[in-house]
Amino acid sequence: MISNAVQKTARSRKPRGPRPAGGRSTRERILDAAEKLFARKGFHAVSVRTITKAAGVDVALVNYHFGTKQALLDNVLLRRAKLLNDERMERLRAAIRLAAPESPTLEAIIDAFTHPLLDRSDRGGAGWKAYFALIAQVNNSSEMGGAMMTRYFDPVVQAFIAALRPALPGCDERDLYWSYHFLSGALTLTFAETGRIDNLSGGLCRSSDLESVHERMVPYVAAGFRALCDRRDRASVPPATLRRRAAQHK
Amino acid sequence: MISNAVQKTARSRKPRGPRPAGGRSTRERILDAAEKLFARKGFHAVSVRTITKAAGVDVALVNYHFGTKQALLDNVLLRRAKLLNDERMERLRAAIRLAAPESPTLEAIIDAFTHPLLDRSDRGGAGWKAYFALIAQVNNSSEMGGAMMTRYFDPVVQAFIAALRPALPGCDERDLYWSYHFLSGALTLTFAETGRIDNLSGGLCRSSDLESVHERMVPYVAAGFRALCDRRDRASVPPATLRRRAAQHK
DNA sequence: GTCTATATGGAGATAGAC
DNA sequence: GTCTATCTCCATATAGAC
Repeated sequence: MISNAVQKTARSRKPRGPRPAGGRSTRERILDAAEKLFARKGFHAVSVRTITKAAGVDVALVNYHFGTKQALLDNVLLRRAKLLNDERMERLRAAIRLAAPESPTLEAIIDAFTHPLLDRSDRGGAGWKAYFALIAQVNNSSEMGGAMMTRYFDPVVQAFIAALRPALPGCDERDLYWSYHFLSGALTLTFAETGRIDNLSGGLCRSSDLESVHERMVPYVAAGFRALCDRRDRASVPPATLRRRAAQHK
Repeated sequence: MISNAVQKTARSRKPRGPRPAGGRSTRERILDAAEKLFARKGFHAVSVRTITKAAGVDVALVNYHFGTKQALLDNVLLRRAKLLNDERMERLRAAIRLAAPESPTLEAIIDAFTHPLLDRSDRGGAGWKAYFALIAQVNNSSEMGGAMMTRYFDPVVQAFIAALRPALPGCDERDLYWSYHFLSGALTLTFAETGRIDNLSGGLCRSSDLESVHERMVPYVAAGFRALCDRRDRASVPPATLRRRAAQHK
């Protein structure tokens, strides 16, 4: 009995002190594990115990490094948002520089906005893949989608929309925002990589084939923007809607 | 002490037996409460205790009527999917009848697909609103998006895509599926009504303004489909991609 | 069909030793 | 900065009385 207990203690004893400098820090290990598990199962479906076990660290360290589980999520989202926003702003500026003094094409602007995301999800490794799958869930969450996406991505999106205005002269502001909204939905559903399109197409298309997505998303979205901004006749709008709108605007 | 206990028991005693025929059944009360709470907070964030309390019924009745919490979710999703699928198939058939012997226009097909959803979310009451917000989360869930959307909506989506083929003659099958994917993302993000576009636009657009969405979604999506299916030159595709694709297809 | 009562396990968070 | 140990509360699910 005693020797068993001693063995067990000896086996379960782990080295104290900070981890070797070669590996990731505890903080990063927790962030990595949380990112992966939140993305796979959803924030509420994962416990901090599961996260710390996957990270190979003690449960209490989430409290020490982040305070609460919610703060851990915030830090997961923030970590890569910074890198992403910097790269996208740089790409947008480059596109503007390249086209100056004209406006860049619609396609060039959309590419600057979407390519950094699809490219990192595709080739940035498992961490980036998980991050974007998590973004898909957050964006579509009634509970926190509005606040969190605004918090982490607003400056970039505002810059993107500002760049679109000269590319779509005369476009109604509301058409611009709604067009962006459709882009956002199409993009984030792509990140989720649910396998839905694989089922639907009998294997002809694959959720994970992000190169196919990017190649198609730019012309699809650009055509959508143009269709909304260029429409002059409202032939496809039902008469009832026209009457209602006329009444609202008096 | 004794009189207190008796009072408490007397106050907490509820009428036995089935509820009056005028109101909703217990089963429906649970489904309604679950639908609303799942939509607002997410499946894993809501306990069956919270659901049954909101429904005004006993905790154990979830087990009696549905078995498990997961089965409760399945029943929530299934309940309205049936109604929805029937209406959408009927609308699609009507559009085809109306245009015969020609194919309906792209716009007419997309309208048959999206209008029943946006209209019910807009004017169907709180239950429908919650249902669609839940669909937005499920569709974007890495965990269950692929399986569940396939399970509840595949026949309608397959019929929709079949109707699109003659409206887009010569369109590559993959372009068709990816175009549908973009539509799905744009549509379900709309259902989430996160308030994101309200923030972004400074109040100019409102997430809840589904009439504005529908009016714009049809031309936006139609233009996207056409842009993908019509593209002959691949000028916007980087040379590296063309080389890779050529190599894959040998 | 509905209720009481409970089995069984896990959750988030933290105090305090090291 | 990390670990042990524990507090407090809540989760899903079900057995059995009515």
